[in-house]
Amino acid sequence: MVAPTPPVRKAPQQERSRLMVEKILTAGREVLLRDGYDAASTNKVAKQAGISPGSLYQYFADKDAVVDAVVAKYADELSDRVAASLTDQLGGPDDSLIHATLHALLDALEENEAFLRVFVDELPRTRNHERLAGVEQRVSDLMAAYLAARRGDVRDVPPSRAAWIVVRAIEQLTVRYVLDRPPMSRDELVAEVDAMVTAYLQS
Amino acid sequence: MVAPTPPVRKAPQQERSRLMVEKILTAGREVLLRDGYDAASTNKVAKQAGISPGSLYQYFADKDAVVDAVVAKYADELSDRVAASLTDQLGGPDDSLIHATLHALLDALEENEAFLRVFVDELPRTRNHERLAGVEQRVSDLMAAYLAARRGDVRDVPPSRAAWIVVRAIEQLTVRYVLDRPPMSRDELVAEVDAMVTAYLQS
Amino acid sequence: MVAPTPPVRKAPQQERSRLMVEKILTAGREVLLRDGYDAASTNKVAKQAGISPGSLYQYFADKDAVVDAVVAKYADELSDRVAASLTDQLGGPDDSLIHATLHALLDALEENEAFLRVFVDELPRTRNHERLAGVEQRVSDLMAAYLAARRGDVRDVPPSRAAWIVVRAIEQLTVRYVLDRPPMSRDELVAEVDAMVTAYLQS
Amino acid sequence: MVAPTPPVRKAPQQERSRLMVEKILTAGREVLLRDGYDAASTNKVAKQAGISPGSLYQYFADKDAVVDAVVAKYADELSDRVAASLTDQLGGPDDSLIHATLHALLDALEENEAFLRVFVDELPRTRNHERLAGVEQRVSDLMAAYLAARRGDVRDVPPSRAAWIVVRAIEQLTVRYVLDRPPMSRDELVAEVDAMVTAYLQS
DNA sequence: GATGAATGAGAATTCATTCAT
DNA sequence: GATGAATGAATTCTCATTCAT
Repeated sequence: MVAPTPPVRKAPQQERSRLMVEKILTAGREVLLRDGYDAASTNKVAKQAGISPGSLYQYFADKDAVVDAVVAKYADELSDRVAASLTDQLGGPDDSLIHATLHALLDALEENEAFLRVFVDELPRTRNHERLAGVEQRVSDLMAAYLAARRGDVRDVPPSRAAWIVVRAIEQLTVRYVLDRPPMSRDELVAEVDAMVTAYLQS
Repeated sequence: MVAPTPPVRKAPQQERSRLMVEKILTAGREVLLRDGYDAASTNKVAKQAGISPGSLYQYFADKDAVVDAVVAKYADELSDRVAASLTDQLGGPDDSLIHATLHALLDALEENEAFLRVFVDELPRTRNHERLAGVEQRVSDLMAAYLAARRGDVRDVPPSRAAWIVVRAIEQLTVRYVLDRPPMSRDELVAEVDAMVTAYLQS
Repeated sequence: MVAPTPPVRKAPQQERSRLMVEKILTAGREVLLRDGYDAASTNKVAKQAGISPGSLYQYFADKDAVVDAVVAKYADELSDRVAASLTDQLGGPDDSLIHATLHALLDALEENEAFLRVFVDELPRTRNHERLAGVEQRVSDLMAAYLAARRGDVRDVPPSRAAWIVVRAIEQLTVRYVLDRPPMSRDELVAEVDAMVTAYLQS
Repeated sequence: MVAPTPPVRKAPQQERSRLMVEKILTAGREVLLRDGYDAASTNKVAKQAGISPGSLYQYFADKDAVVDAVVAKYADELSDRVAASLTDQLGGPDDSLIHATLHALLDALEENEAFLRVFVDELPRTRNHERLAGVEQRVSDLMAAYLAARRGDVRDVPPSRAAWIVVRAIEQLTVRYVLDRPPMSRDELVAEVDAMVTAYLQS
């Protein structure tokens, strides 16, 4: 991995661009958190970012593009963390994979609870459908691979089907746990979800 | 529950009111279906209802109140159907309750697929949070009652906790099945969900 | 001609509408005169009209519709006056028709010199192409009819062709006279244009 | 007219300047033709010219200056051609001067029909008033000189006055012919205009 | 009660122009 | 000189809500 000779003039420009995009995404996130989706506006985001409304449009085609990028950034972080945890567990003992993944997922969700609320409860799902589908697909694929590898030990249905079921169930239960705080502890939730998924896969 | 003596002159007025509210709700539903949430407006709803925008505000405090009421109506219908199915099954054989309820739920969801899409994928969840929570609570309560009655045969956790888990998982899986149409048949979906829930409850 | 029973409630509403449209057109004219076409804006027009920007859009679809209507009003007035003068002269002595019409036209143009300047020199011709074409067509038709009636006495070409030539030449010469004020008196202009048109028609 | 000794180092700079101005004018013309006046912008012109928006402002004070220069270039070309044709005819037989000039003018206009349309129908006349006036003045002067030379044979009014009339009539009729394509052939148009002008001058 | 014209704050977006590099 | 990112005032248009009739 040799660092290539950096282009003389392009590097700082790219750096500036990255900085502006970063500023806008951060500001977008802040505005979404502060004002909610309905009350968010491109001018507010620009003001929060300390730039002019016109500048924002040099980096994003329109309002949706800004929201999409903010959401994408969050979705990617989440996706990365869950995928990493899952991958780490793939070689380990079978009975801890679900357990460990649930904790990793809950960690990630709880760290960003405020934004999760905006993301899940305020944004029309259509706005982030693709991003969410991307996360789900990525995790489903990993899960399906895991199930395929254990074929014979687990429920005899196509791995993709079992993965679809398991991923969506886990997603919903963890997300709603974080956002709705039903009367059970985190460990109790994990115990139940783990029990459900494990029982299902072994049935 | 006996209806109290109705005021002599108020009855026809209440009747008119009911009619207006009905007109507005129907129009609201139509506009949401036709134009989607973003393009819906109070003026469009009023026009569709054949009344003036001003009149709408005699029956609903603001735009949100209209959307809420439209959603509430749909949620109540859904809630009624699922609750009825569940109640019907409570006295029957244990192993068909989940199965029958899943079919009843899928019937109800598929009948209103277009509106379900608006409701779940277009409306910000905040808009219908309470209504949805109401449906979930009602079904959770029934489920918890059922589990309490079978205490001893089923997973040894507080019934309300198992119900919370089961109801949310089923809700998510059936809704996403109808809206996302993953590559499995309805019977295959029911088989998996039934297997998961049953295995969980018996674990 | 019996006046029909006036609709009880519709009349005053129509009256209000007419009033609003009138207010907007007047304000539009004033803003065009004061600020010119480029600096004119819908909000300025609304402010000048003493109404809100939103109200303007109840009567006109967009900015162009307002400008078009202002222009149309002016074009219609002009068209009416010239057509009336021309019609009046059709039965009279041949040698005064051009003369009288030129004076009528110059009267009309000079009375509205300021707006004529906006109309001809500021508005992109595309903006008022249709309106202008309408005026020209109307006058051309009358002129062609006149020439057809005199067939035998006048230049032996299709009347529509001679009319096309004459109308456009007169239009240009009178308009530029009013706007550019070349060093000749009005009577001198009329003498020249009259001479040109008359000589042409008799050639 | 001898070029003064050029400053030793300034020459190549002037050359570069000339090149940049040329690039900008060409780009401006292309953008006006491609996008029309309303959709044209300084940034588009700069991009089309392959320079930066900032550079444009080293050669032109503002947007209007660019448009003016583009228009001026076209007007000068046109002016040159018509003046040349007119000059060529001054020594020839009187009765072919108008005829030949009309053809020369129509040639020039038809060759640039697309830009003529932008120039005449899209650009607010104010934008090109001076340039157009320049063309008209130049041609009028030539025409007046010609008429002065023929004094005695032609209509007895100040030559400048007759020239003003004739030049504006011809301009309008040829331009509208090219842009509006009325139902007559080019030769028919020339015949009529020639007849009108000749008859007028001899009246 | 019903009406619907009027409201007006505010949204997204553009583009001529500047100025630090 | 050249650059082009940044500017920000200004523009068109929307729509939830009000209130005089």
